[in-house]
Amino acid sequence: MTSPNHIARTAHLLGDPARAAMVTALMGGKALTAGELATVAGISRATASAHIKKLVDGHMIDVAAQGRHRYLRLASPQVAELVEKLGTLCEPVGAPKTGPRNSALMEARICYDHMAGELGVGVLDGLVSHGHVSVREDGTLIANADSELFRFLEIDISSLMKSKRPICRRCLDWSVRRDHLAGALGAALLGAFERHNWVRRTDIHRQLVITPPGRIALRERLGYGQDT
Amino acid sequence: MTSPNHIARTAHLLGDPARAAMVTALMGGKALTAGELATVAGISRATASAHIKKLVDGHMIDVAAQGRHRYLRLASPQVAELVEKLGTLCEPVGAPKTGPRNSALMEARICYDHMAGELGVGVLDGLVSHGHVSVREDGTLIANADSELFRFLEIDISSLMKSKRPICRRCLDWSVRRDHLAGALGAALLGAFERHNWVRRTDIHRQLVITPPGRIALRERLGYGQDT
DNA sequence: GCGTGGGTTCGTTGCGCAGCGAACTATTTA
DNA sequence: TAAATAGTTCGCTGCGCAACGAACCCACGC
Repeated sequence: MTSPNHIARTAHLLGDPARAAMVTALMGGKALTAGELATVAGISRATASAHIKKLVDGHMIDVAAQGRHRYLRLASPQVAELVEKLGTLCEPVGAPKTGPRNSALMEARICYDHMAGELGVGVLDGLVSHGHVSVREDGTLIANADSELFRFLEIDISSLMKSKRPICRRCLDWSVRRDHLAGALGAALLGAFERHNWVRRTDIHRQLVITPPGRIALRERLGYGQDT
Repeated sequence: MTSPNHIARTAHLLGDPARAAMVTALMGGKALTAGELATVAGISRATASAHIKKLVDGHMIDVAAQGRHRYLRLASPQVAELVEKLGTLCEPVGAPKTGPRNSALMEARICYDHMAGELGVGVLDGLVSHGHVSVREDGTLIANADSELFRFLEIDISSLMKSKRPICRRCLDWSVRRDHLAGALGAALLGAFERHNWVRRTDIHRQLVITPPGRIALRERLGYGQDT
């Protein structure tokens, strides 16, 4: 009577294609309007309204009414983690090529508040190989507070430590099937990359584009995009 | 077309009360027969068979045919993690008392291959306060390889390091809403506790009982059960 | 050989719920 | 004030699918 029912209820919320599409769209981190969610899910506004109500009641997303718009966003990073984890548990059969066919999403996308896709794992690789982040024997990650790169990006590790959120978290990427960097540092990096115009969000979807100056900076500072 | 549909499909599998009950039962780590799963879910064997087929096709559980029995178990630790994460995202409303009403499950239960519930968080607390595990500033956990307790329990940290699995992982407990210890060390501890007859699994469900000698040992060595 | 008990397959029933259009409210623009 | 746009509520339709009983298949015991 206790947990199985709750698990089923939560999973049921994400078990509908329309609702899953909405939540996936919100993984981009931006707040979207009800109408945009309807478009993304490919359903009428009436149907979308019903789905949104369920998601809100289930505490998967939050509402912020503003004028005649209602802005929806994911309720918490935990929801984003759950969705990401759901994405990694798919299609081990009948799909020899791991990952989605959409190559733009594969190269760089947003995972709620940090970078994912090839860019995400490439950045983590670069951080490690350039000594900005070190790896313990058991796989946990440690940020180097003295790193020149973090100083350049105006990321202060010691102030990040004040938050309850872990600095470095591994997050298994559903497209590349390797880890990228999540946690407080992951979020800070995305913000810094945007501030320096290295990457830019696209309109609605989770897609992220690397700007030309960003491509240069990433190659010089992290060795991203060297091979191939 | 790519990920939202897969997410929905995976979530849909766990979105049915009967299937959720089955998977929850399998979180105990033991392999169960199809009939047992039917009983646990409270449905007929015919219906259970259909559900099992779907779970197997969806790679959530694995089959091992043995004689006239079919033993089912969770397909991977990733599935267990997913289920546990689903359990933490529930009922923040209308339920002032966090956690399930089933107090036996609250005290000690199995989370796939490690301990959870009050015992789980208590053990982690004890390990930390007695210096067997230390906590970094960013919250990550580090096992002390020289710990006398691990030697007594015949747990060799350095051999655990050879596996790809992280030694120490935090796992948010859905009943107590605090972290307990997962990862390779969490699994090793459960095994050791069973070998020393400190805890014992019950028949089918995830429930775990602490034996009288176990209660004494846990108090002496980890200070578990002191307060109250 | 025959019974027994575990599991699956088949056909059927019935409820849940996603989907839509139309009508209605509320906010912004003209 | 009227027109337009965002969103919700209300009936209604129809499909999907969970559930069951009955029949059947297989493995074991005698």
